[in-house]
Amino acid sequence: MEQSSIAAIELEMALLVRQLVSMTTYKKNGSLDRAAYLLLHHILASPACSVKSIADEFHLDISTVSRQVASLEQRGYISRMPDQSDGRSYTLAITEPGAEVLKENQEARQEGVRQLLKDWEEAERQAFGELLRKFNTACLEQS
Amino acid sequence: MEQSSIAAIELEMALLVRQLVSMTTYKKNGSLDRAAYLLLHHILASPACSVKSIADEFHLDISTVSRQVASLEQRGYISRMPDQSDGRSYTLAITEPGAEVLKENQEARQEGVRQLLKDWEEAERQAFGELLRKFNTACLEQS
DNA sequence: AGTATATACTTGTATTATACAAGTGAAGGT
DNA sequence: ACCTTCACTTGTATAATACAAGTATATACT
Repeated sequence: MEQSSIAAIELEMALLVRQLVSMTTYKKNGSLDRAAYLLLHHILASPACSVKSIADEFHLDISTVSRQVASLEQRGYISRMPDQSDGRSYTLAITEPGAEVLKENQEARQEGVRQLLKDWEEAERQAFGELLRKFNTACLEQS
Repeated sequence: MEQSSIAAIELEMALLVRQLVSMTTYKKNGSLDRAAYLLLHHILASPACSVKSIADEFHLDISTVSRQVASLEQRGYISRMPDQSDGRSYTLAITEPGAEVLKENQEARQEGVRQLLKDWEEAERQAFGELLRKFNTACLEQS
């Protein structure tokens, strides 16, 4: 029945969020916090992004992104250039040190996941990755 | 290759935690916060649990659980009885109102998930639920 | 039995990541 | 030219966690 699969997903999601928050916030994997990591990842992938465009994409409050961007800039991991066509906005870009620290963190995090899933079948890992992507997409589309 | 599935899971997990935090913390589904919900769930399922046993089970700090338990007790959702065999400890149990509010919240949350996944194949939902459970188990076992 | 150590819990304080509200200055429509 | 909307910043609040210190009970050792 649909009933039981929904119930299982709902409960496991509640458990998962707690574990992930605990793992990524209080017992860090690398030097970047969760928000900084995702932000760098996105800025690397999106050449001409702004505070607003990031907030829209991730459904975060613009003030939240503003602070995260300020923090990354202060650490020298991104640069901001005044937007030519709009004096209110900035164009964000990752810097050389930013790209390096992102890569280091990415590797540390991936190593963590690799350890966690070392006994899984590769087919399970693939299926899990795809389902997670699909779930994330559904979350973003819904709101 | 293992490489790409690990990378996909790692990235999607980072995205997921943000979305789940946002959904369950700032735009609530029901009257119980995330911690209270999981706690009630656990207390219902585990007859004779204590602050310590819960902290161990979830790998949380005992002070965190202590506050969450105090909050639930204050709202009348659980009761605590002095442990017969250990004067330092209490036995926790869910109350009638606690069971009710848990059920309401559970239904609201499940309805949210149902909406989110309404276009999925039932087989996908089942697979996802099972993989999530397996992942959560792996997280708990690792630490 | 008495004392020292370990344990269960509480309380104080800090941190992280978020939201909402208010403020500033630039853009754009009429 | 003025009013409104928009991009961004800053102030403040909140939730959920951790760590550290304190209290009272339990256990172990001599």
